[in-house]
Amino acid sequence: MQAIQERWLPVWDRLAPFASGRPDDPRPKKYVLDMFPYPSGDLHMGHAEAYALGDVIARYWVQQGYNVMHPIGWDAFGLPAENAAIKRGAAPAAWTYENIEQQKSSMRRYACSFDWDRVMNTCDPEYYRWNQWFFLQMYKRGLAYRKDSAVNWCPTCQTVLANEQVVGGLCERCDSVVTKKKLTQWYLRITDYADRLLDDMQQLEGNWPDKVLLMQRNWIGKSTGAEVQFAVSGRAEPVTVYTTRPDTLFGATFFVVAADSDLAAELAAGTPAEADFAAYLDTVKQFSEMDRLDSSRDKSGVFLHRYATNPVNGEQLPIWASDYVLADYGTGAIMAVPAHDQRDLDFARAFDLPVRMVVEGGEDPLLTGVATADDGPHINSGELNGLDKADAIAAILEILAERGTGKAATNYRLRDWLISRQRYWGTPIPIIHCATCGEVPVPEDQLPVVLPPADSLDLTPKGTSPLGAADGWAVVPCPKCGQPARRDADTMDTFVDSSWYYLRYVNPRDDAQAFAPELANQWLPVDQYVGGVTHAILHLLYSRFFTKVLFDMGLVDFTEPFTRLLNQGMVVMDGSAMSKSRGNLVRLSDELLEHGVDAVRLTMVFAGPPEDDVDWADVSPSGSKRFLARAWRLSGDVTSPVGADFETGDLALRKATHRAVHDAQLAVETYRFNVAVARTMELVNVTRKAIDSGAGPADPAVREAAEAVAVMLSLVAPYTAEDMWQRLGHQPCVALAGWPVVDSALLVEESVTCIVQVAGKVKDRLEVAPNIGADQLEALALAQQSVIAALEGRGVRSVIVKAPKLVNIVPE
RNA sequence: GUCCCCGUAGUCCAACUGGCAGAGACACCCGGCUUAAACCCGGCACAGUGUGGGUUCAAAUCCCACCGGGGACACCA
Repeated sequence: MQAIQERWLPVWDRLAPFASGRPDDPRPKKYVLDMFPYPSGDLHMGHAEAYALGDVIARYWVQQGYNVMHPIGWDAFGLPAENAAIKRGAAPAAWTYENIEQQKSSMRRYACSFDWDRVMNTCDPEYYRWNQWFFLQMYKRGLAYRKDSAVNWCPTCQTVLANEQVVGGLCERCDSVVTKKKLTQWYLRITDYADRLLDDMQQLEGNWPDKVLLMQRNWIGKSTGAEVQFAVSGRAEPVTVYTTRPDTLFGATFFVVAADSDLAAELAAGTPAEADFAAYLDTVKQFSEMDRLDSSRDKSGVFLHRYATNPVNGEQLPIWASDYVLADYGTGAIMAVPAHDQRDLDFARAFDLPVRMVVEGGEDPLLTGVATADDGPHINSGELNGLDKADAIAAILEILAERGTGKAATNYRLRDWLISRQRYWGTPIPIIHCATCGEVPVPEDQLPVVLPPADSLDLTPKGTSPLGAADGWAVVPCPKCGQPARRDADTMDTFVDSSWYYLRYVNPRDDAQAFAPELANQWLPVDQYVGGVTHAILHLLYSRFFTKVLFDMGLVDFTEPFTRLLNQGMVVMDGSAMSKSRGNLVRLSDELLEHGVDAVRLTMVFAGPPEDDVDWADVSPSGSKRFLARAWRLSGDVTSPVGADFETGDLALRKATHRAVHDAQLAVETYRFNVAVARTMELVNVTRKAIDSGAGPADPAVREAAEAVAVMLSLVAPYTAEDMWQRLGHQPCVALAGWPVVDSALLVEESVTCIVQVAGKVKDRLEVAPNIGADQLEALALAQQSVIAALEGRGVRSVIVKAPKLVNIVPE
C-alpha cells in the first residue's frame, strides 16, 4: 500500500488533474468547497472524514466532465497560535506556518483533489489587507461603526466576544462563564440585513439542511408587534415599549423597565426607591450571563414609586425595575400583561400585582399560575371587545395611530456583529485615532496595516490589545492633520477572515483587488459547500451577510454564497467525542499507517450517511482494506486488450455493470455515498464470479466491469483506482477517465419477478416480461394453481395490479 | 416545557412516489488453503422493522398515542 502511494503521488503532481485555472477550459464549471481548516497541529480524524466526503463530490463532477474548482486554504489567524506563543515562546506566525506545511503535506498524501495553485492563508498580509479594505468600504457605508456598550467578555481569552460566540452563557472556544463589560468597540451593522438574511433563505430551502435554516431563523428572531407610548409621571418624554401583543393593552396592570437600563436609573433617581434600586442593581450585576439565562429563577424587582399612564384607558400602572426585562431588546421597557404572558404572571404573583384577563377562554391565570396565550374574543377591552386576536391587533393599531401614541413595529433578536478583539494574532483595524480629527480611516493606498513582529511584544492577555504597547507601530501621524495619533490597537474577529475567503480563491494572488468580480461571478456561488454543523450560525450567517454587502457594492451578482450545503457528522469513538482526556483518541496518522489512505477514506465514506456521526468503534478499516485488495485483483485478471468491444461481452455482466454505474451515480448525487460504495462492492463481487466461474477473464464484459470499478473507486480510493487503471493498460489519470456512460437499454430486465398475493399474502412468484399488460398479468395470476388453492373457492372481490411487479387478489 | 429528526439481524447500515424486509459491510459460525494458527478464499445463518392503536387490497414507509435516542429553541415582551 505504501508503495502504491509513493508511486502515484509524483505522477499526480506532474499531471495536476485537478488544476482548474485554465482560462480556455471548455468544460462547464462547478465550485466544490470544503470549509478551510484552522492550522492547529496535524490533520485529525475529523478532517479525514470531511475531506473524504468533499472529495467524493469534487471527483465525481470531474468524472462527469466539469471544470471543478476545489480549493483549499488556511483559516490561519486566531488564539491558539498566540497561546502557543505564550506557552512555548514560538512566534505565532512561525507556529502557524509550520502547522500549515504539515497539514498541507498530509492532505497531499491523503490525496485530496485540491487545486494547489489556489492555496492561500488568511494570516498573510496579502490576504488580510482586503479584510481592512472591506472594513473601510463598510465604514464608508455606515456599516462599520464604534459604540460604547455592555459587551460579552471572556475572562480566560481576555477578549470580547460576539453574541454568536456566547453559547448558553459560555465562551464557545473555552467554555468560561462570560461576563459583561462596558467598552467602546467596533461593530458591523448586520442588523440592517436581518430581513434579507431571513427572506433569502427561501433560495436555500431544500438545498441546505433544514436544521441549519431553522437555527438561522431562530437566531435572527424576527418578531412583529407594536410600539406603544406611555406617559410617565414626572417625565416630559413618554416611554415607548415594544410588544407583540398590542391587542392585550387593556390587560396591562403594571410596567417594567430593565434594571440595568439608563431609563431605570433615571426613573429611580430622586424617588424613595433610589436606595433600594441601587442595591438591587448591584445584585443584578453580580449575575453572569449563565445565571440570567436560568428561567427557573424567581422573579425579582423593585417598585420605583412612579407610574405610567395606559394610553387607551388612562390607568396608572406602577413602574417596576427588574432583570427579567432586557435592556438591549426592544426599548428596554415593557407593559406587563400578566394574564397572557407567563413571565409577567410570575412577576405579578411574586409581588401581588393585579391580573386582568382580556382574552376569553381558559381558567383564571392568577389561580392556575399559567398565563393563557390562546386566541379568543377579547373582553374588558373597550372597543376591542368581541374581536379575535388578529382583528384586535388591527383595531388597536388604528386607535394608537389616530392618537399618535403607537405604531406597528418589528424587532429582531439579532444584534450587530462586534468585531473588535483585544488580541494580537488577527487583522489590525485600519483606523487611526486622532485627538483633533477623531476616527480617521487609514487611506486605502496605505494598506495593508501590517502586524508588528511579535517578538518585541508581550502577548500575555491583559485585557487590552498587545498592539497598543507597540509604540513604534501604534504612533503614526494622523492622515488628515499630520499630528501624532494612535492606531486602533484591536484586531478583527477571525470570522471576518472566513466571511469572504471563498471569493479570494478565484484569484488568490491578485494584489490589485480582493477578488476579480468577473471571475467571481463566473465561479460563484459555490455549488457545493461541505463542513461541520458547528458553523450553522456563526460563519454561515456572517458569510451570507458579507455576500449581500458585496452585492450592494456591485461587486458580485448573486446574493447567497453557498447554493448547496452538506453538514458532515463527527468522528467519535465508543459513542463519544474523541479527546485525549477521555482516553479515546484515535490518531489519524496511526490509522493511515496501519490501513493506508484508501482504506481510511473508504471507511469514512462507507460508514453510513454523511450527516451521521462515524463511530470508529463500529467500522472496519481492515474490512475496507480487504475489499480494496479484492477490487484491485480484478485488474490483474482481465486478459482482454484495451479497447476490446464491450458490446460483444457477456450480457448478464454488462447489465450488472450498467446497473451498478447507474445506481452509484444516483446515490452520489443524493449524498448517499455509502450506497454508492455498496453498489461498487456488488459489482466487484459479480465480476469476481464472472471471472472464476462465468464468462471468464477474456470476456470484454469483464474488462468493462473492471474499468467501471476503477472509475467508481476513483472517487473514494484514488491510489487503488489509479493502480487498477494502469494494470488495465491505461495511462494516468483515472480521475480524468470519465464516468462510464450508462446504456439505458442494458437497464431493462428481460424478465421481472411478479409477486402474486392473495389478501396481501405472497402466494406465488411469476417471471414475466417487464412490459406485460395489466389485463394479461391479472389473467395469468388468476390462473395460477397456488392462487386458486388460496382462494379456497371464494369469489374475487377485486384485483389490484401494479404491472409488472405485483398482483394482489382480494377475495370476497 | 415547545418544536424537529431518528428507532430495521449481535453491530454499522440498505429498501425509488406505500408493493417480495436485505443491497453492502463488520462480527460470529461452518468449510477450503495450512503441519498448525493467522492471513486469504468460499459458504451458511441471523431481524419482520421500539410499543400499542388506526387508515389501506397492501405499512419499515401515512396518521394518532406512548417509550427510547439525538438536535433546536427556552425570561427576546
